[in-house]
Amino acid sequence: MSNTAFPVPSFSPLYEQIKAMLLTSLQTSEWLPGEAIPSEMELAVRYAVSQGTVRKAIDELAAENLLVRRQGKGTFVATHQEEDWQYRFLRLLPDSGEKFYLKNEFLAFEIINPDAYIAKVLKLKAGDLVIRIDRVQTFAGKSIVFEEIWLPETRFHGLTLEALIAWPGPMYAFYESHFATHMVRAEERIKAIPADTQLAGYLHLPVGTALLSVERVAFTYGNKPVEIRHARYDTSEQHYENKLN
Amino acid sequence: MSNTAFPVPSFSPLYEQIKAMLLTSLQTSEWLPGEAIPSEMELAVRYAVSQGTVRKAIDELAAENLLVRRQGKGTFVATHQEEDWQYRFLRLLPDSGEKFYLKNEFLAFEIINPDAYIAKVLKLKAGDLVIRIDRVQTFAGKSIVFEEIWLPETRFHGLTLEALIAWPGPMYAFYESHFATHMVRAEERIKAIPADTQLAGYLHLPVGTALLSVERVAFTYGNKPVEIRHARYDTSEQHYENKLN
DNA sequence: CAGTGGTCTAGACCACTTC
DNA sequence: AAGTGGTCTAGACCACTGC
Repeated sequence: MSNTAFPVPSFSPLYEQIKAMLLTSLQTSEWLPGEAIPSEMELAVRYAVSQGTVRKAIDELAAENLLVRRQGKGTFVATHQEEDWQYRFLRLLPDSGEKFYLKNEFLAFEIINPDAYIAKVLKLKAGDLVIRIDRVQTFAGKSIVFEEIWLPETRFHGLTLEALIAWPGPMYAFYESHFATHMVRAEERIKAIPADTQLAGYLHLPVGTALLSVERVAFTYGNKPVEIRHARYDTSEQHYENKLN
Repeated sequence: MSNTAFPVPSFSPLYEQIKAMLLTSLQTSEWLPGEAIPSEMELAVRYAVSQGTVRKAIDELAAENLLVRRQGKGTFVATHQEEDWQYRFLRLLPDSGEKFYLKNEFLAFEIINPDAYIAKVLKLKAGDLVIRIDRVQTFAGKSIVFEEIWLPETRFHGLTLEALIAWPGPMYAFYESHFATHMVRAEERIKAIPADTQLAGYLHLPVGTALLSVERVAFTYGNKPVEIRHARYDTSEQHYENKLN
């Protein structure tokens, strides 16, 4: 039974199983973002393994940014509420340097039937609706970002434009506290495109101006896609920054 | 002596020190890319620590992609010669899917005085020269990439256009085998720009076409900047892909 | 001072590769 | 069978936080 054509993980270390169980607890909101999880010793007892094994499981989840370790205090569920996390998913920075605070202006909010692409990427069932939001983000009076957002209506049922406008922080913190949805990772496709008349209007630029198009799919626990975001950036005085490791 | 305004790392774990020593061995080419480093037990003896401590040091270097562990075989110095690594620093992919093989066409090769920006970023001394290379990359007969590259002449002394043309693989593998320079990480600044007449000519596109501008600084061991690369991509049928974690 | 995560050790055993 | 990395344990001690 050794030489199979598709060598399935014939062996699963203990810490992987622990990791899977911790992940389940996160998915089921047993511990909420920002809260502390039980101590390593408690978890070791609960799962009947040594502290070192729990440790390795937590180490990996921390490396994946799902948990945050704080020496002397405990291990916490990662949250977009934290200061440091505001910019984890925002790679747009002013050419000058320091980070900026973007102001929101919502242009549209509607519940619609998704097109085939959106339905497929969000893995919707036939008949499922989506919420679509359009917004412009400004900095120092200049319009820099135009963004379209699609959310599955089932998960974000009850979301209103008023609630969005009232929310002071980043959207991913909003999703977290209102819909128990914590964003874990995202994939982006970047292109350069010319501004059409609509984009030119929103960003106060000539038609044909080169813009950065960023299409993002964001995922929660368990690789569930829960947001599509299509942004266009004016990169005349800011840029998208990326680190390759 | 406890409350200093700038609390310097008052404590340095053993494995950090081991890690630093391993890094030094990499920098001084004691072990070359692709070669195996001594086994964990040997290193434990050499540094007079337990295997577990060596293990943690190696774990971190492996996480940073400086070393590669292979169960049953040993731990190896990372190399750009490997298949998998061809695309670690190339985020441009066809919209369709599968990876492509880009063909090189060199347009310029000269040794010049760097301008102030290049000299500053590469941390050159007054009088130091740079090698500048221009190239176009094509796929299926279409010109997709125009790229300018700057290299410090001291490190890449003796580099010739002929050697570049003769080299079949990726450039970072070339740097590695010819100049003992292994690229460890890079930072990129991405913008959308209109094609000027020169770019339009190289890429066979109308003047004003929106292009992706990618400015990269690449670093070797010890965060030494050793290459600047300014690429422009035609993203009409391909895109820059990024994963946010 | 108690509780948390962080380091370090020593030893046993497992899984994979090579000869 | 020998050698490598990978897992797991148990225990000691250190560093940091908060009461």
